[in-house]
Amino acid sequence: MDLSERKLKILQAIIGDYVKSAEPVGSRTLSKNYDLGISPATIRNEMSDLEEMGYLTHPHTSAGRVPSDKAYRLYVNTLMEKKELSQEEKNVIAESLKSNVNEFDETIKHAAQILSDITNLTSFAMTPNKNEDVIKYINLLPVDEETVVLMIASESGKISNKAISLNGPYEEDKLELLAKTLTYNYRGHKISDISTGKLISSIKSDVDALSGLEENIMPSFLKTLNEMLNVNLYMEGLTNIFDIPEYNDLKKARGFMELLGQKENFTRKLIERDDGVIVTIGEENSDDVMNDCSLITATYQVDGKMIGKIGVIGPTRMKYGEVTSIIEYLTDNLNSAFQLEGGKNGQKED
Amino acid sequence: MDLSERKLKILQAIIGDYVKSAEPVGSRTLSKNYDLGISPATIRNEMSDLEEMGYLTHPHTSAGRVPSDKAYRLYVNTLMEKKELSQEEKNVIAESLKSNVNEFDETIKHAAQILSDITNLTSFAMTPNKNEDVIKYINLLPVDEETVVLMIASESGKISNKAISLNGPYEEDKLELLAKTLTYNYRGHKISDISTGKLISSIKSDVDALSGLEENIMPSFLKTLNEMLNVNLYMEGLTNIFDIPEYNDLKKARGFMELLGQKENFTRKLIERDDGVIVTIGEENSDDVMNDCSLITATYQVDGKMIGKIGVIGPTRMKYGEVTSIIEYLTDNLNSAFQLEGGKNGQKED
DNA sequence: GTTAGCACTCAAATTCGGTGAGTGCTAACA
DNA sequence: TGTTAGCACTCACCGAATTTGAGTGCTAAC
Repeated sequence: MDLSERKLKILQAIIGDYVKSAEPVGSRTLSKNYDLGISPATIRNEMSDLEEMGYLTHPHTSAGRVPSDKAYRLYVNTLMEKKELSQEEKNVIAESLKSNVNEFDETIKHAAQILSDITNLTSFAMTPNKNEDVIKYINLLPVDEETVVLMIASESGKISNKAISLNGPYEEDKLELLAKTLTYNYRGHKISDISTGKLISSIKSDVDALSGLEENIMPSFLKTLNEMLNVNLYMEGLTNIFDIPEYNDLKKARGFMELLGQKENFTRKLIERDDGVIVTIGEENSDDVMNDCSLITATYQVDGKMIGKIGVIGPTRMKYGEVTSIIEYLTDNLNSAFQLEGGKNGQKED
Repeated sequence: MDLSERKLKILQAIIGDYVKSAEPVGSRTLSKNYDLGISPATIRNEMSDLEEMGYLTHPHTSAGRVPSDKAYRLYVNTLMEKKELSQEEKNVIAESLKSNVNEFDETIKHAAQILSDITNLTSFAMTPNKNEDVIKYINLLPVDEETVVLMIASESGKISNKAISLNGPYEEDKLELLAKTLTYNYRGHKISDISTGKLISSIKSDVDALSGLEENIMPSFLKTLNEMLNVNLYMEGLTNIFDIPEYNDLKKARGFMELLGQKENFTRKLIERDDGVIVTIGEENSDDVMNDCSLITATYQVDGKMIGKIGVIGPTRMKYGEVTSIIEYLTDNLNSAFQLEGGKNGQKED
């Protein structure tokens, strides 16, 4: 059964009021503050229907109605109006992002900061997942008698290095040869393919020829590749939840903190999420501990390829329209900041 | 006026009991559970004296006594017995630290984890302050037509790099020359002296001779040096405070979280702290928001030179003896792990 | 189909007496 | 003079009873 125009209007009013006040909303309040042209009694009848249909719940008999996850879902899908940001807000975002655009991780972190500042929610931003990134060159540089530096550059512009202590002295030309062999063999290959060992065996024999040098270097090489694949997750506005009535209770606040304290876990969940702007509401979240949260994430691109995520987490009672608009504008900005022709993104290893 | 033997005994018993129970301790409990050989009435008299002297306080008339900051200070200075760790605990620490000793930052972070695991408090660990670190060499490596990589190695073994986009093509020999000039000029100088501009002017003329190359590179050079000076702060066990009765109150918990949420601020305070094992109790902490916390920090060394810090923060009611023993053992382990002859600390840039 | 009226419900706030842990004082005792 | 028993007093805490008020659901009339 479809919802009548009037029911939709009432539902929208309830959601609007509840999102603002965090208090269950009653029929009288509704008829007083919203221009619905019907009496509280009629509203009550409609609300009763809406409850039966699963859009509203009742904390207890004598309380007002509260929107259910289903109501929010309907709201996000059809009722919600995206909020056009004011020029001033746009400027704030654009300016803030510009301020340190040449430090990749800094910019990402900063974006999360802006997001939590504007929304007053807890935000997070994930550096790109580099599974598609490809080796550009590999270098081995002498430091002193027993130490060399391994340096790996990827097509995306990321450069990693690691100091390696050898067991004894080495010959510089052997070092150079090894670097060249490695570059020759791995250039153009995906970092993830190499680090998982897929390609190692095929060239092992070539490298073997290079005396014992590789014995010391290969483990560090693989380790460094693995580190290059790591994503960083920055969180901002963690303490914002203390201002949210839903978390005005030690147990809830604790659960929230513990959820976000397990960064690795949370990161994994973010990676698994679909691309684009995704809103998951309450019970829609697979994870039990997030069943009374909503999560909004969006994807940003670097050079139109690698994919990072940014988003917010908060109570299901959330200004969905506003938040998604902000996130969209933010990712648009990130996308253009990290576009190829922008060029100087001067990434740094982590 | 000095405290009588008996007063000391009573005070120690009160502290011991309160640290365990977090409840104000009364005269009856004391005479029952501790073998003091005097009646509750006598204990009351003594407690009354102790209160007058500032060692105890009274939440309200009909409650037991609670130790004051002054009492804890006395305890830490004279009464406290250091707890000798069991062989098992020692093994846990040693094993955990060994597991990834060749990733510097990982080891530090891990140490903080161990600390919070054992103490059930919130812990933190700061990577070394590198103000005394000295340049070892500087290299500039060609990547493609318009990009080079700047690489800076310090005596401590830290290696940083940064990709630099130039405005146009460059000549490789000029690049090499510039790298050599930079190394020649700055080798052996403190990173902090260079990055603050102290030494720049003196060699500017030399570098000027090298065509416009330096215009692009010097800003990145300085920036990278500045980044090399950054310290990282890792925090662990943040949510442990939720288990501590003193923070069983949303306002307190919030204050705590906000205090630690401002990482930069907190880091600065740690850097300012004296070296060695330092305990500051309640009001002794300069910062108002920490007036009902105690902070224990200790210093670890890398190659006997640079200095990092590790410690815990928690309520003033804390097992001082146990915690300081653990921290001491932990820093001992870190010191030997990062000793010169240990050699392979294989540090990585941040 | 809409509305007014009214009985009913129930969370939250308020009040109030009881309970018990603990103190402080006093007077007696060693 | 220091120690102890005794006793009145204090006060946070708990739970029961009461009040308040926002809000519903139902019914009957428009």
